[in-house]
Amino acid sequence: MEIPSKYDPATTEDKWYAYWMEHKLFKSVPDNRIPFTIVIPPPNVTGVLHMGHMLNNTIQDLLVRRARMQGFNALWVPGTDHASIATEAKVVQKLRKEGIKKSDLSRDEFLKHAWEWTHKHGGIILEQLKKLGASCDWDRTRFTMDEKYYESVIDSFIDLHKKGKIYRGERMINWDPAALTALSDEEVIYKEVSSKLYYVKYKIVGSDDFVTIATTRPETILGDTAICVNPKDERYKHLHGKRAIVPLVNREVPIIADEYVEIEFGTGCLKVTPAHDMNDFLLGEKHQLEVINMMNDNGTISEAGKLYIGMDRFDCRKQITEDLDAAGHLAKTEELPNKVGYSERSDAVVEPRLSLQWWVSMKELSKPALDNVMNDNIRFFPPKFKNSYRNWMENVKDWCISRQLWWGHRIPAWYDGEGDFVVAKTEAEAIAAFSAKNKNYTAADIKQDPDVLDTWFSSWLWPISVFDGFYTKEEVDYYYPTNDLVTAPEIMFFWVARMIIAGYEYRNELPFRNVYYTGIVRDKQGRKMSKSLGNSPDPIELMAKFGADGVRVGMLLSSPAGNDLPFDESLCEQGRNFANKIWNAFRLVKGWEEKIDPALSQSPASKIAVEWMQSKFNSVLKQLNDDYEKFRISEALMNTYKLVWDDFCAWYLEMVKPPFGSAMDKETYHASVAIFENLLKVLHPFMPFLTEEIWSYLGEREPGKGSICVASWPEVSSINEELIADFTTFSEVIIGIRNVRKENNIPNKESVVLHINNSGKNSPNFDPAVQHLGNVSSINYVTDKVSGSFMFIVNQSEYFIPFTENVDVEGEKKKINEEIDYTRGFLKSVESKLNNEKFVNNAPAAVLEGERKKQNDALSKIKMLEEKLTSLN
RNA sequence: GGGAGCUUAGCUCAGCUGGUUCAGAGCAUCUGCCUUACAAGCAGAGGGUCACAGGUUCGAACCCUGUAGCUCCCACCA
Repeated sequence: MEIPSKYDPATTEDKWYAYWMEHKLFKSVPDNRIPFTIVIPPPNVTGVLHMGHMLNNTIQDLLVRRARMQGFNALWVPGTDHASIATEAKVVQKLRKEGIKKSDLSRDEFLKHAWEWTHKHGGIILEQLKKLGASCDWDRTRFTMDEKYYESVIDSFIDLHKKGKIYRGERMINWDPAALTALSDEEVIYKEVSSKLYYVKYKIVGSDDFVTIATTRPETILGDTAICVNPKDERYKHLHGKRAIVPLVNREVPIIADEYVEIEFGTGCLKVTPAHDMNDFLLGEKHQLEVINMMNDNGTISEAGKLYIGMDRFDCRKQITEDLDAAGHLAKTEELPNKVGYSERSDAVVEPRLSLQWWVSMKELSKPALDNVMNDNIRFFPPKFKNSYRNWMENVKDWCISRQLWWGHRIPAWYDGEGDFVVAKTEAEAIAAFSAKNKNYTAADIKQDPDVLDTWFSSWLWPISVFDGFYTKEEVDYYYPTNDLVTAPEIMFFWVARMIIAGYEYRNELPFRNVYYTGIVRDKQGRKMSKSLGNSPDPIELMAKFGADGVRVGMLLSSPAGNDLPFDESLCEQGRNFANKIWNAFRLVKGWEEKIDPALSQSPASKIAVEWMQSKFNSVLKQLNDDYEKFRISEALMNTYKLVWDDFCAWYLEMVKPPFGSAMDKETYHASVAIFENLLKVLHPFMPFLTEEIWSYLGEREPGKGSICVASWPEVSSINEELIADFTTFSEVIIGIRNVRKENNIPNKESVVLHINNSGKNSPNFDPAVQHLGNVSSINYVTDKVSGSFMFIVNQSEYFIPFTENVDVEGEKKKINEEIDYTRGFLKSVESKLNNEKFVNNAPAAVLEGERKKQNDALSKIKMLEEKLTSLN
């Protein structure tokens, strides 16, 4: 079998993904194994893959692949989200380009367009995930508007309504005047803008005096129903109980006092517009103020405003300012840096508005969700996010779930013409429900609520409804609770918290055991990668350039949980280089197969190398398992990287590599293959394609079942710590020899003799390896100095390499003197500690012992060096 | 305004119970090498006032207090 000298990701990756699909290696059905489940955070159905998805899904794939190898019944459920408002906005935009206005379409016509759009763009992102190597069970792909899923959303609405946890109420909400829909608090983005603060004079009734208020929104004076001052404010005490006249509209309003008003801000005097400001609304309730809704849902002035009717709110602001000025009511204007809420989807300035909406009552529902995160039944990685979670959950507000949109799950409520309504699953049931109230209606008498539910009201059921958990028990009982959730901290409240709530409400159990929060992928300048900035590389192109494995490794190299990832292509380059390194190591090992001489027995150097490498592997494997347990993914990768590159390639392979043209013994060959296979296994979650390719070359594999995807994760076996320590000494000796060679221009090709004064620690077991790697012709153990030679010290043993020719003795002396000086300084600091009575009395025995050892070691080292110095003369 | 977190090498980060391998890793940089697996490589080297200032302790990157800077979350002050 011809092995290519270069690894070609493009063809390899497509080949193996097709193979995995063909053999259904990611398929999962309940069986008697322990399940390991991850549900994908469903991307927007019409979205395309961005770098955030890449990071997020690489981590999920890594976790699920490792679990699969560990013998769990591993399942990763893929799917997409209908993303109500986001998708509807895209469809509206697309129709507008075609000259079609949403308002000209019926609901059904619009939904037809929306479904067309969904079918056209839906699932592109899932195809892209396959390029990444995502090991999802694609047969289980779910969409939040699938029939059964849709039904579960409706049923949970009905259920919560029955339990009194969903209610309909008129409240202040964030209104998007462009999309004409209510928004949840989370869908409002506050931006810093420079606005103007207008000082407006109101005449006081029964006096010639004026009171001046400060406002950023002068147009809302049309809805003013009070003036408010702080009761403690001495300047305005005389105004309590008086009345003022709203300019232009000439309405008389009371002057009230409330602590809410800040004395320091503006004039310390506030105009109150209960219909158009959250706080004013609360003030209005408290003081029983009249509520004047002076704005239409599209942001124009309503009839109730009396003036400027039909004018847009921002035009009105301009006009009213001029008119106030003309009438002598505008005292002054100031610049004011201010925060203004914008709709996340339409970017329109959000209008606080009084509106009749559906709500979920959150306080009680949230309790188990809060407790079970705080007590670590559900673990957050990193745990710092528990703080913001608690903060939010303890102050949780009712959730506005109705949206004035068409794309989504339609609210199962029916209204008659008299302001009465029932909640029911179907029209027939609604009619029946009305009959129970002695209202004998036909379908013509009632109308279903036109609104749909907030998109998160469907995705909060995701871990349950992907298994049709509301209707069949078998699957959900097996796979639920899921194991790990990997998501962005931005949607902790939108989604994570609510899934936990739904989990306890409907399963009386947590939805997942661990939540891993990824960071944000940023560019080199620290900006978030986004389509609009155009600073995001195309993941598909990246994978074409560096290979999917290279990109996966690049993404994970520097992304501890919760940390932002400053992405740079050079990371992927490092990933690609790593893949190349592994490929070349493979070529070397595989090449030995035909060099095997059955008669050749294993050399002692190879024997010790194999033993050491096995121990080293196990010791790192133990560390890896611990890293995974703690979700220290980057650490796990780096430990794997060093194990493969440094321990295996740089040391092991060099130790067992036969000289050019020489034969290979079969023991070493087979041991090397076995070690390589174990390395491939721990590499596989990071680099699925490359490892499968090499795996297929390294042994006879049964089709399908022989895939590395289902190979078993190695068990930690015996670790010979002493051997590992001896190896460290060995490697330092080799480095010592290399240094002597380098500093004295002794070429590697020229063999040297090594004398060892073994007064300290040195393992003769490694001597053959020293000879092999250091090109040492012979090793002699001595009991004294060897004059006329270079010396270095490792672990208290002296190593001598006799001078060859033309050696710089003075230079050598100088180096030794420098080392003596350094060691004396070190000794001094150790002794100052040991001479400190308090230290000797207080420090634990082990520490004290350590310091004494340091002292002795330093003393003997100085002695050795001094002797060496005299021997040079 | 309320809350949380961060500051360690040029960059990205480890450093777990205050002491042992406490100043580390990878990348980048520099110096040699195209040495029969690999120049996408090999062999070496340099690089730090652990943000700053105090304190506790025999001993502090680590604990305490203060200062400065950065980040995030919540609230939304007209």
